[in-house]
Amino acid sequence: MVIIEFMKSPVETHIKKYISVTESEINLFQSLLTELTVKAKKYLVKPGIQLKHCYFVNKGCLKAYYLDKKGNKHVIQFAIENWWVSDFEAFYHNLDIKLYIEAIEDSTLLAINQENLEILFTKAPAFERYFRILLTNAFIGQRKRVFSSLEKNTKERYLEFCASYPNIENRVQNYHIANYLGVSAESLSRIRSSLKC
Amino acid sequence: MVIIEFMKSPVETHIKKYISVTESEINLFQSLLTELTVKAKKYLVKPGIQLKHCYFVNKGCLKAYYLDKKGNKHVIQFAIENWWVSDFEAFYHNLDIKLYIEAIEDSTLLAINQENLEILFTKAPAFERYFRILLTNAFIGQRKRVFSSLEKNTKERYLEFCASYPNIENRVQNYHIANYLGVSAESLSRIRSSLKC
DNA sequence: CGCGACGTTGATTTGCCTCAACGATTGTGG
DNA sequence: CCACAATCGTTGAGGCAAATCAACGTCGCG
Repeated sequence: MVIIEFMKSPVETHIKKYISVTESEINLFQSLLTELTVKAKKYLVKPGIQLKHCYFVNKGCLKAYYLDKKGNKHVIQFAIENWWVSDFEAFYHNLDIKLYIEAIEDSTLLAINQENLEILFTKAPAFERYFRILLTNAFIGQRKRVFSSLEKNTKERYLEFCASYPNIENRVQNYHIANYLGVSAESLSRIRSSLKC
Repeated sequence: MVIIEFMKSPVETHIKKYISVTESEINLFQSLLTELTVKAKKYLVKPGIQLKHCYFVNKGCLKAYYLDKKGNKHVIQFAIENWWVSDFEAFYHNLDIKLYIEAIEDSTLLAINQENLEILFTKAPAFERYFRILLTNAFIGQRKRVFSSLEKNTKERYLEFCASYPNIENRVQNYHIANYLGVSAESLSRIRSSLKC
């Protein structure tokens, strides 16, 4: 029993936090996944390629960002262990942005494509609930980020960011975080040094 | 035939832009609505009161805003003729914000409460589609606004705002628009005067 | 070793906020 | 109908946070 607990994959543990599923449903889900690895600085997604997968991070760290018309990077989200990463909002409409998903560390991922996702939903509807909850949380997170940028100064937002991604300030380069917060790398550097005192 | 066209209510015209419905479905919908008026500067929604309705603007203009912890107003949306106004995001979760909906002009509205909305969805499922489309558009609009605030300066965002709400800069006071854009009324005033040249 | 990537620090500029004053308009009560 | 207050937009002055531009140090890697 204990051994079986240890054998659970991270994604199975994650799913069971949100929904109840039978062993056969989990097995179906596992059979629809493919595993892949991405080396640091390589891209999982680039513009022009239709995004057809959702990815679950088993190990590693990635960032999803887009380039605006002026060429500035804006990091939409980071993805570390036990995060799903995809262009969830693209489920609704494509907003004509150039989306990139780039590995920051060597990463191993699980992928499920859209057809398999449909199969999963048909045969195991509990997963509809799982993904709906994740999507809803993504929207709420986005909402919070909007409010946060309206209400708080950069230092407060940096501390909030560190709290929401545990220990990430030691895994990810400074300038990635600056892109996420929407400030220059120099400004964030000054904020960090003011916090050390 | 022409006369019947003229007799269509604004909300009926709006619905038929998005979905196909029968006359009896429209009649059911109309029977579930109640009409109300709100005088300028009066509130349709205030914190503490559970939001149980969706409102369609027949005539007039309102704004939905919240107060942050520092007491600053942030206008989420304006609602003019043919707009629905409600806390759509509250369908997902309540984010513990203090929401106000205030009439800027004397306004006449149609209201539908949650129970009637459920009845409508059960008896006329096409309306599920109608409201899903509206909700999706609201999310996309929010997304665009986030990107806009990251990419553009205040002048560009003011012009974008004027383009998205036709002629609104002549209907709504300066400081309401400033609250929407997240700048001070003085700054917006200076931007406006720079545009006149 | 030499190069590139990254973080830090300084100097300067810029956009916006805040505070303050003032004019124009509107609403209200005597 | 007038006097007064309240509301709103505009303009100026001062200050601050962050952007920009630039220089420099450090680290890791081919």
